[in-house]
Formats: sequence, structure tokens, C-alpha cells
Amino acid sequence: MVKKISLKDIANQVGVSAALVSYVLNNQKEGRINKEVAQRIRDTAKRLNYRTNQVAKSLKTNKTFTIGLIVADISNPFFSSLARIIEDEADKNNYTVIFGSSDENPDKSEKLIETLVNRQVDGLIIAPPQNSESQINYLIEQDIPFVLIDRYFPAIETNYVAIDNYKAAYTAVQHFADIGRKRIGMITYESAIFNLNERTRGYLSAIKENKIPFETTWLKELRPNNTKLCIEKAINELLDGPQPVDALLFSSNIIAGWGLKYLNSIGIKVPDQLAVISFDESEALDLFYAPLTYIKQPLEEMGQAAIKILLETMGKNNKLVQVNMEAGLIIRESTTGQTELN
Amino acid sequence: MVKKISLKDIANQVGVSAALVSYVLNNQKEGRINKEVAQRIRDTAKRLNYRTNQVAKSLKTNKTFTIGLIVADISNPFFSSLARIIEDEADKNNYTVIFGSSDENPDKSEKLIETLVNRQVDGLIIAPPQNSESQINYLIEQDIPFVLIDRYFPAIETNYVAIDNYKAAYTAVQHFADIGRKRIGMITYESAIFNLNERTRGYLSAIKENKIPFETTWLKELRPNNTKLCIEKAINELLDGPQPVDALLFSSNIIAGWGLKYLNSIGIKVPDQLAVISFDESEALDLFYAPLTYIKQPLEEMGQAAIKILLETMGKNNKLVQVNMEAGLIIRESTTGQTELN
DNA sequence: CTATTTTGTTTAAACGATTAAACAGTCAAT
DNA sequence: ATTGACTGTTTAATCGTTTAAACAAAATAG
Repeated sequence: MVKKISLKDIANQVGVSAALVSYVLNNQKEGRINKEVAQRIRDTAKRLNYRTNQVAKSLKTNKTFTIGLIVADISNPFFSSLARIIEDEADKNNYTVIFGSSDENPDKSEKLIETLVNRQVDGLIIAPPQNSESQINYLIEQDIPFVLIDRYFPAIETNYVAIDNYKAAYTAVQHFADIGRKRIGMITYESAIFNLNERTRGYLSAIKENKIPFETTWLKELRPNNTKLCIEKAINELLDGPQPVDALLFSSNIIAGWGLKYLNSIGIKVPDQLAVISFDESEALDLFYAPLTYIKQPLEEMGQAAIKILLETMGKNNKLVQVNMEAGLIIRESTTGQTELN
Repeated sequence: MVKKISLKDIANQVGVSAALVSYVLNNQKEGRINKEVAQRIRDTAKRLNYRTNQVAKSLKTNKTFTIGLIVADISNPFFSSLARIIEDEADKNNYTVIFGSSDENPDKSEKLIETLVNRQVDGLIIAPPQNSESQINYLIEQDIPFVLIDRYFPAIETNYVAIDNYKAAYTAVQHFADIGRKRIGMITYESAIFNLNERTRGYLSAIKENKIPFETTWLKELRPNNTKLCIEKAINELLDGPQPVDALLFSSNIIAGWGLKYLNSIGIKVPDQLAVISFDESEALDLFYAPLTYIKQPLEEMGQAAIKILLETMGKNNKLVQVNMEAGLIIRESTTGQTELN
């Protein structure tokens, strides 16, 4: 590696102290510095192609201008879209983003938090996996600024940005009821994550309030390490028998992806046989022959809010900010359309 | 922020010098340190919950264990999948990843490179936008380890990992020819990026070798800042008139996404009226009513190779490594199936 | 019983920046 | 001529590590 130019190198060239160079390049001590010298310093810096060493600067100033982002999986479009928004917002404020994927695994999440904290990130944005409460409490103890996103733990007082999942699921089921569906299924993950439980709660609550006689077999809770096969099995169980469900809510984009593929392959007619709603958007939902009705999370607003809150928290504005946004229900053919009858 | 524990704090507690603490915690000077003292140091470190300050360590050791990743857009599934693989491989080697999206814009790319270099990343993995040659040359001059991915500049001697785009496009067109298609269109970006040009070259070459009389109107080159509307216009032009194309190659997942949606909406029958192949995979391609034949890039291998080469380069193993992988053609219904006839 | 080696630990400089405080010189006011 | 204020710059400490070199004490050798 070619020798990097330091402040001292510039100082030597110009014949002044490193301190003066620092003052000039940081536009400090404005009026006090000899203009001609300042210009020479700037010229020399440019000529030598000086780049400040952020590591040294961070050590001294105790500020890295880095934000850590921990999501479940950066390759999941939900999280990568969020990541992109966060990246842009961070950039506007001169921060860069280090990311990591926890795979919904608390051990990985813990390791990531540790790595990022050791790297002295100024703050964290985290979509916490289940059973990671202790890590969150650790961050609170250590007074490390952070914002939870997408999920949070109601038992812990933290900043967070999420949607009202109860309401979102409720609205989806209500929509099923409104279009006359009577046997409404849901496929979700068996999980201690609050936001998923809220979805289930919203689902059950809407069924109850619509006076639909609920059957426990309608609710399929998959292991988080779900596979294609689990989803297919769940769908089979929902559709088999004399009383198949006539509506189905997928509680995540991943489940919807596999689920739709399977529905496609077994020739279920959507929406005639089965009305379908999915959480989260994705291009895939558009290309299904009956474009899917889906619950649209306000990603842009969520990402922006997360950064805004994080910056405020880092700036010692220590009040708690908890944001519950409302998701939209984008109604399309999978619940209203007519399947092209042949 | 709660005061962070430093080596010195441990040293004071135990009553030894900071140096000794450093030696112990880094398992250096193995045999030479009094076991009892070493244990006390370790215990105290644990008790005080010491975390090493990576920033300080990096300053001293001139190594950050950080890799910079610059892609066009992290929210594009192609890049986020790649990012995930790179993340995992980096992690295996104890590196973390800082990322940025260039939006195919050389100015953004330059700013990102500068930011990441200032942060003293140990190396970079870059999908360079067009007109960013000077930035790449700068990295070479500065002897900063990097690997290009997905794209590269044939005129510049660099490490890179990419697929043979010429061959991939050629194979796709050959497949069209094999199934008897005679009027084969392509929608791509007008761009100076080598990999896209290679796709075009492969397309043209295959047409020629199959002795298909090429018509220039078959090749649609969109402005990179393409919109939904441009794609729709291009498709209209290809399909309108007395001699519409009977096969169509989309040169990216983004184009395919919009394109398929439009084909869907105007009721084109795939593959009867129009056989379709897309570059890159995505869930969307699976859910199209005729699952798409697509060119599958070996993302896993590409990401792994990129990290491997980068680590070698960082380790001063200065030989040039240029990898051209072969893409696969996954043949499905959009080129072979029968549209369900009604 | 010295001389040498080994063991265990400390000292101090360094990485590259920042920044409070000190300093020297000039200028104006009394 | 003395004082004080201002201008322009340097000195030196510091951030938290690492690590070569120095050092002291104990063990071993001759």
C-alpha cells in the first residue's frame, strides 16, 4: 500500500505545524489564520491528494459517523428496501451504514451487536429477533443509542418504529369478510416476535367480531425455519377436506412467495376458490395472474423516522419515541377480481 | 454515554501496566506471563465487561477488518442477494461490510469510494457504473485492494468476477432459435457498461449465426434512467405492426419486472405469441403465469470468489485474478410451455 | 560466587488526528 | 514607554491501542 499522506506531511511541506494544517482544513479559527498560508496549506493538501484518516479522527473525537444496521436478512426485499432508504437518509446526514443479517437468530444478533459496538458505531437500527431482549437491555445499560424497527418488545421501553400489525391484519380479515368470505385461513410463523403475534391477534379478533365461527385448523403456525414443504403442507391442510378455506392471509412476503407458487402449481383459482392477501409488497405479487391484494408498509416513512429518531437520540435528546404507523391495504384482483373463466 | 472501559481501567484495577493487559487479552507472549496474573486480568476484563475499541486498534495496526461494498442499488434483489453472500463470506473471515449504492452514477460512486477509503476499509468490492474508469485507476495508483464484480473495464487491468455475458445472451438467443423463433427482440439499456454491451453483442452474434435476417428495430436500447413508460413504449413498438417479434430477451431483472407486468396487462400470451427470457432470477419470474426461462448467474460462486480474491490481494498476493463464470439457462414455460388454451 | 539466561513486567513511542493553552510578535492606546 | 489587545502560530496532551525495547528479579550455569 502506497504511503498515505497525513497532516504532518502537509505540515512539513508547507513548513508549519500539523495543528495549523488541521485548523485550516477544518475551517476553524476562521479570521485568525494568514490567508496566504491557509491557501498554501490548501493547495498542498490538494496537490498531495490528502484524505483525512477517519479512523484517527474518530478515535480523537469519539464519533465515527457510522450507523449499524441489523436486519433479519439483507437479501429479503423487505429489508433491502428498508436498507436502501436508511442508507440514503444516513448519507444526507453524512453517516455511512454497516450492516449485518441476524437470520432471526439471537446468537448471531448478539455477535453482530458486539461487533458493531466494538467498532464504535454512533448508533444502531435493529430489527431484533426473538429472545434478544437481553441484548436490547444491554444497549440501554450502556447508553448506546438505538432504534428498533419493524419489531419491538412491548415489555422494554425503547425507541421503535413499526406498523400497527394488529390493525393491519384486522383490516385484511375485515376485507375478506366484506367480500363475503366465511372460512378465513392464515399462515404465519410460530414465534415470540411481538409483531407476528399482533398479526395473529388481529386476525383472530376480526374473525370474532365478524361473528365467524372460528376453526382452529384455519390458523397455521410454521416453525421459523420453515421450508417450502411446510408451507405446502399447511396449504394442503387448509384446502383439503369438505370445508376448505375460501380466503387466506399470508403473514410475510416469504410465505406468500412460496405459497403462491404452490397455489399456482396445484391450479387453485384465485380469487374464486380462494381469496388471498399478503403482508408486504414485492414484485412477485404483481406478476401473479391475479395481482395480489396486500398490506403495504410505509417503508419510506419508517426508514426516515428511524434515522430521524436515532439522530435525535444520539444528540442526547433523550426522550422516548415510539412510532406505530398505519399500513395500507392495497386491494387488487386476488380478493376482488373474477378469475378469467374459461 | 456510559464511560467505556479501556485497557488502562483494567490495568489499574489489577495493578499492572496496560501493556501487560494487552498482551494477555491478545494471547501474546504466551509462556512468559504469570498464570495467576493473567487469570486476574481476564477475570477483571470480564467483570468490567471490557470490549476492545476497534477504532483505536485499527489506528495502531492499520487494519480495520472492514470491507467496502459498492453496488448500483442495494434494494435490487440481484445486488442484495450478492450482498448477503458477501456478508457471510466476509464474516467467516472476521470482516464486516460497509455498503453504498451508486445508482449507476459515477459521481455517487466517486463519493462512496472516497468515503470508504477515508474510513480505511481494507478493501473494496465494486460494481462500477459507467464512466468510473478514473476512480478505478485511482484505486490502482493508491494500491488499494479491490475486486470488481458483475462489471469491469476490459481496458483496465483489474481483478474482477463476472459472468460471460456474451455467451449468456448468445445461449438465450440460440434457445429462441432452437424452438423455432424467427423474430427475436431484445430490450436493454443504452450504456457504456461492458457487461451490457456484451449482452447485446451476444444477441446480435447469435442472430447472425442462425442466419436470421436482423431488423434494427428489434433491439431497443433504453436510457439508463428508464421508466416504466419507456419499457412499455419499447414493447409496443416491438409488438405493433404486421411483423411483431415472436421472442423477447430482457437484459435485466428490472426491465423484466416492468416488462412482464405490461405484457400481463395487455394480454399477450406467453409463450405462444411471445417467448420470453430474462436475465437474472427473481421470485417474480416464478409467479408469472408462464414461469420464466431465465439466465441464472452463479451469485454464490461470484460472491465467494470476490471475497477470496480480495483477501488474497489484501494479503499482498499481487497477481491479477480475472474470473469469467458461466451463467446457466434455466428453461421453463415462457419458452417451451403451451399457454393454457381456453 | 559471579556471569548469564530466563522470567515477568514496565516504559515509552507510535498510529493520525484534535484542541486547549501557551507563546511571540505587532499594533494601538494611554 | 508601558500596557493591553489582537494576530498568527506552535506546543503538547490526548484518544485507546500495540509492541519493541528496557528493566529487574530470579534461576541456572560455570
